[in-house]
Amino acid sequence: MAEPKENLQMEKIVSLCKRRGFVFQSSEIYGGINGFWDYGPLGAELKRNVKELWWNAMTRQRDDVAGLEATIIMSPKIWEASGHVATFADLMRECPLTKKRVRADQVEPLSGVAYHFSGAKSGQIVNELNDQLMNEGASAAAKAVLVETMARLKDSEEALVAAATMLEASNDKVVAQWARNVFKQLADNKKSNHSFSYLLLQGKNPESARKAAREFYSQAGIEMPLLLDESTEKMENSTDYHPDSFVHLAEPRPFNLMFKTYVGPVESEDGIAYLRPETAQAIFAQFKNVLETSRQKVPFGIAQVGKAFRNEVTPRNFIFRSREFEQMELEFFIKPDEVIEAIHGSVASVSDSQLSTLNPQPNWGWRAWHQYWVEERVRFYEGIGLDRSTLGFHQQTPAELAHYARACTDILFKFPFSKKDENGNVAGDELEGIAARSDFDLSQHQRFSGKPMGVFDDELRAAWAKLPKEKQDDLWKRYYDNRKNYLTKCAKPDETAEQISRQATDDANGLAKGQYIPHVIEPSAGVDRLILALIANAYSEETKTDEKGKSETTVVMKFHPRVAPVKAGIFPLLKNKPELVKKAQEVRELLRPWMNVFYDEAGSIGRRYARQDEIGTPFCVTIDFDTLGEKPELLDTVTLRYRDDGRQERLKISELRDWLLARIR
RNA sequence: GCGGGUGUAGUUCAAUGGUAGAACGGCAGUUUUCCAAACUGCUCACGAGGGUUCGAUUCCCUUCACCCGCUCCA
Repeated sequence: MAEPKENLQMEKIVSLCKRRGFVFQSSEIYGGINGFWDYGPLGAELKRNVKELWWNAMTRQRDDVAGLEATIIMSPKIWEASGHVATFADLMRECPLTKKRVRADQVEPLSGVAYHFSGAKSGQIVNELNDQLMNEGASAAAKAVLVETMARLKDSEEALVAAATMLEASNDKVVAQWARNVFKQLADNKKSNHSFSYLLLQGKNPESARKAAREFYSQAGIEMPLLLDESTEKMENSTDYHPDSFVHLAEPRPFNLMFKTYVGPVESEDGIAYLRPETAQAIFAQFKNVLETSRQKVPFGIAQVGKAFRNEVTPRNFIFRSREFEQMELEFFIKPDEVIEAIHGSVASVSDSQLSTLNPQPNWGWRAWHQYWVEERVRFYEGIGLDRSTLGFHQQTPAELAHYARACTDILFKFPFSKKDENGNVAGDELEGIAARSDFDLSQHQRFSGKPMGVFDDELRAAWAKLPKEKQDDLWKRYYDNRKNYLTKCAKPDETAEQISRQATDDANGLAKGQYIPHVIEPSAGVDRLILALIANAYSEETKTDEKGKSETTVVMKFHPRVAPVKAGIFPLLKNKPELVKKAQEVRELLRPWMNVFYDEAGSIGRRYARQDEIGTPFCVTIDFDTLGEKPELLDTVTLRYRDDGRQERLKISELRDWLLARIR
């Protein structure tokens, strides 16, 4: 079993993090607090490096992204607009199939016949086994036995067993082997014991109950589910079923994932505020201000790094999911595809092979931008030592996507705790999601704040005027449909269809005037998860055996030099020789303004190397007697030792700084 | 949130109804000319609270934290 080994790996990482000062439990002296972690001296350096590299890559190294640092507590209206208050705050019951939530106290009573199922097992194997016998060179007699049992018994699994029992003793080797296979594979067959219940309204086809149940079990990972123990029960005015999906609701739970506090000295309802559950919304709320002051034009982005808070039901896996965490988010605003088409005649599509060489083009639509950002982000991870092979990708399915999102690609890292699928492959867990969020966010803030969030685009206005009428009509209609679709889905209870149509018409009419609401691509990364990924990725053990046969295992943290908390260790070969110590301290002072270095004179030289290996210091510099001129040609040179292979070379002190800088930047 | 498991130095582990021991680490010193050398000394723990008991780290209860599974989350 690989399971314990993986736990062991995590245990080793957690204990190293504590032992060497990367991560501590928050409030440890008081017994800790669930879901909160502190960064120790080395963890703080590591995290700072990561955030700085991200900030640099996203803002300073680009012309088209501006930075922002917003407050953690914001107007509660922001969270109403974003939908977080509605979905995060009340006692809710969730439909296990559609994941739609309803307020527990507002479930509509329904009457009908409830169809209960106690669970399901996979029918995939049943089909495969059936096909196996029917397609292979089995005798007609054997096939006939199977056909007969299948016809006789309702449960196809039972039928297979019955057939296999009869054919087990067959002289035909293929058939006998098949029978043994049946027993073995059915014993391993995947099963779900979750019960499922569906309320069938009067006059509806019972098949819709079974269809819903099969869908539910498929989602739970049972392929081609065979339903178990169907039973029915008459229901009068039951409030346990979802009014749209008719599926039995899960128990009521508080979905108040936002931390609540009070602004002002009096704890009154008026003063309620929330700690932000994501950093993104501040970017949307400040979109106009940034646009005006940064002199940017769409397409452009706003980047932010900062803390976010979620009252997670179950924080797990060390710092992977905690209640206070840090995000690095970019909101990259782009023109809607209709606008691109109006200006450029068509929307460019980009193949994956082109991405690596292509710079962003003015005629890119949302798909190209989405691909571009996925690629950019992967390159960022590669640049800090996470090889492509350690990453995974997940394209969210339509069912997983938020209703406003058009696509979302998750970048995953294969953590030691990541689960294996049936084939033994590790998909990984999410480091970052890159979502194409349409114009949902800005639209919501426009509606809730009453302030226009659209932009004006000269190029669009000029291009629109030159378009033939039918092209204008075509684009107008598509833009109108998108707007109407959004407005309908997000309608407030008092909004009429007529109002919605009128608003969508206004929005689409804006195109001719050069106005539109930008769409957004959102690469959103978790800092703490990334730190854990870097630590897990860097962790390696080396076992050395000396001449006496005594073997010793040492830990080497193979951080990329860019993220390593300490860039260089600086040692005098011996501490009882004042000239060596003095020279070593000079070297420390030389490097200190440029990078984080660590001076160490305690213990043997080997011990000091080992200590640096364990915290992932990529280079060590040793001042020895040659530095002092014992061999005149080596005067003012030092030993430079590499962490990953112990290799050593001689370097002039005068070249040391630039040599190191070239490798840590 | 439910179920199971675990809490002893910084780490990994012992022992015990009569107040805790090792290894490694850390610190100081002697020594040491390149990969955790050796020697000496020192430092550091029964997660918290309550109960039973003459006495609890040990038994019981509560609580907190961590790990695993489900759930949740993305």
